[in-house]
Amino acid sequence: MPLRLYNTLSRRVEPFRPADPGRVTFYSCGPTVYDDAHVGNFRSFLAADLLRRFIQSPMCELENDARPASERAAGRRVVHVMNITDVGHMTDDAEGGENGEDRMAVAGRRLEEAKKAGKLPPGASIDPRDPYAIAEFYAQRFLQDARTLGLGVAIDAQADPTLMPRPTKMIPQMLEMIAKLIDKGHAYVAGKSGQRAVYFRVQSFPPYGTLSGNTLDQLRAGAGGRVSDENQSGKEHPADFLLWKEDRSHIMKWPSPYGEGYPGWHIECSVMAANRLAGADGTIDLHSGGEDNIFPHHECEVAQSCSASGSPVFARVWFHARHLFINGQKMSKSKGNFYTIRDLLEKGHQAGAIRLALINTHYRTNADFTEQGVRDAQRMIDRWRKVADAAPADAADASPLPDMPVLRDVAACLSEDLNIAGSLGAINTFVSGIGTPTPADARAMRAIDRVLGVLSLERAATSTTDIGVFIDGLSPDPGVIAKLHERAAAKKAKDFARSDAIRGELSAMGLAIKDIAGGKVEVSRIK
RNA sequence: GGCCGCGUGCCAGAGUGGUCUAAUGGGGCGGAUUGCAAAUCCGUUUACCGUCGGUUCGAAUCCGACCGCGGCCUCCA
Repeated sequence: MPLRLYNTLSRRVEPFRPADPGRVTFYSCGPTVYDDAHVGNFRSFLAADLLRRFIQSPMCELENDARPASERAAGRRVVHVMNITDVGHMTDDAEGGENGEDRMAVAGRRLEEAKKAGKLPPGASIDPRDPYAIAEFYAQRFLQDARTLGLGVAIDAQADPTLMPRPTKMIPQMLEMIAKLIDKGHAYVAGKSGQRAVYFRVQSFPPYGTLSGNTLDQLRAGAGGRVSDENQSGKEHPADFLLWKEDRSHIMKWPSPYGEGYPGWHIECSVMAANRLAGADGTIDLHSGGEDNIFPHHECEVAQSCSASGSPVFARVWFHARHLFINGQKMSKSKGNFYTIRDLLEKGHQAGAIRLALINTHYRTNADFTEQGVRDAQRMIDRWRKVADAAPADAADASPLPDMPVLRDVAACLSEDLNIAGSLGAINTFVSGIGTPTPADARAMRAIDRVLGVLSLERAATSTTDIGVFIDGLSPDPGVIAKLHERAAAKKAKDFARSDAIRGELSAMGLAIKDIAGGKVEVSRIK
């Protein structure tokens, strides 16, 4: 059953037909690194990661894949690129990125306050006034979180950094594309020297609006009251958008033929996709992002990329994940109702469970994220792990997949626009039907996990003493160990009142205990 | 106003014309085990699928209307 995907561009679920079925090109809009990424950001990155892993898997069939079976059995190459936006851009992008304050400047102030309050994370010694340092600081934290959650592109980028490009390193290529757009009449310079701006001429690109379902008329109407006259005055059409802004006072600026300044928000992605991925015809197979990117960001990318390349197509398939809710509420920074990955790890949740909780709702529905959801996910993982661990991971994992119903079922579900819940049902039915797992069961489980990517993630550190097994990254505290010994003695003397009291004391400290084999006690965080 | 999506048990969430008195996970309940817990294992509980109408031999699944909820429409993944 070949893979079908919902394509925002056609608004339909349709067979996925890459230009080269043996090598799929995939661009994902990544984070802007002015703060730590939260679970909502990661939901969309992980949705893209699930898709990428499935396409890579030998379980995934493509309608136009004519490669010989032997080649298909080895899986498929996906060249996946995700940008890390290290240009700040404006807090007030409502007017096309010309007003407000640069996000990096805001982040710098926040860091400076944290520094004064002595709250800067350990090991961080950055200059809050240096926007490049701020961006790099958060970029590194993002990469760390991304790898913790098994984001394939972040793992691959360790060997090939070009897979995660930074706009600040691609300014010349952006200027090149801007010059090309001006040459072809798709862009123009407005304003007088000192405050020049280069705008994309939307009327030069008739399909503008196709992706988002907007029309220029509606946009013109929608612009009413929201766009100041000052910024509009230089534009030929209210929907024209910024490619370059001359601004010598900006905290990140580069020389250009249009004056010293900074690039527009949308040009970065067009350039990075063209540069690292696009074929000679200027097309890529897949492009992903959050639903909020559809308009204006991706609409503008299409306009720029197609106008520059001359191709009617930029990305064949547009893949957009919907937003995540937190405990039933829309996430917002002002409410503060969001978690970072670090928050969750700190609370004792494991990376695999966080990942599963974030991918286990279909990417096109507004999922609700709760800690209970993470706990649910953990229980599934624990059960799966028993199957996967039944045989050692070995070379046999690379041999062709066994023909097992569970693999067919999982593949069939994922092939239908990534029906993850259906796959989980198939996996759980499979797992609960197993008495003693065989090596073939284990291999199947691991093959599935190469797509889901949860079992392979590192578990929080475990440290063991003569009496305690400390999980969830807890370190063996002498006071706790003493209590465990005391409890063991009390139990031996059948002084259960005392042993229960000690459990109560530990519980008050936020620790849960559990008697396990060998007279040891497992100590975990109460979640 | 424009565009898009959703409404299934206590919760999450599959199922897209017949095998659906509807998968799976969680919760609850009962049991095994345990000094007690926790964990684990076994069993079990609960939905005529928003409302009304239509198409059909047959609909949760298709069509229409209505009610309710949500998303995007130049900050945000």
